[in-house]
Amino acid sequence: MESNIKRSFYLRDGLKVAKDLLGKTLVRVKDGKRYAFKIVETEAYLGPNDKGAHTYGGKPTARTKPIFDEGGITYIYLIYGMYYCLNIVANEVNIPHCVLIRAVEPLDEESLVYCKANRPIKSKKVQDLTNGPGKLCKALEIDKFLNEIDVTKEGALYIEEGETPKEIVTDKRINIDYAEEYKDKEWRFYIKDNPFVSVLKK
DNA sequence: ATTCGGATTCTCT
DNA sequence: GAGAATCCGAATA
Repeated sequence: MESNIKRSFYLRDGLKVAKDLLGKTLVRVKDGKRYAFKIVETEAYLGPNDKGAHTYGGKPTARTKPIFDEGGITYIYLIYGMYYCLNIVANEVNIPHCVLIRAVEPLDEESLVYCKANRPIKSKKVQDLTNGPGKLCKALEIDKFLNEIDVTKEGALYIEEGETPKEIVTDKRINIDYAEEYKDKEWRFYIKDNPFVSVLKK
């Protein structure tokens, strides 16, 4: 499709990319089927200065090297030994910015059913399927095999244009208490009044 | 309604 | 060998 977001979108400051990704469409292709999700919540991680980022200090490691690559690819990692988290790499080569996708919203019935199949839950609330980084990865079958995928091209995982959100809320990031002065940075963005946002402002 | 701890494995020191 | 960008169920009040 021509509606894929082009490379230049990602080659900018991580904060701008995080904010502008809201409302965009995350597409997951599995077994020839296409599932679509709206991105409703993101966080920016701006290495090398950000103490909350994996890239703090600015030296690539075996795990973090995708972040040092050119923007527009995925960075997927395992957290707490149990859950994967999906990030989109931003900015130019050797500028380690990335954007954590914290929550998405299924855009049609088929996508919703797909989530339920991958992630059975007791809750009746549909938003419990994808309102958190670990949850959405499970619901979309995202694991380390989708690491370093180019999201500007059609494939198993990519991003297309979507609707521009009416109102965006800026907030502090979640669960990075160790990041000292950086933990209070308002580098988290979400779409106001969207029920799929993981944690609301206190 | 809110707090608490266990699960589980990869990565870096 | 510690600890992590999380989630969920159980216990408490």
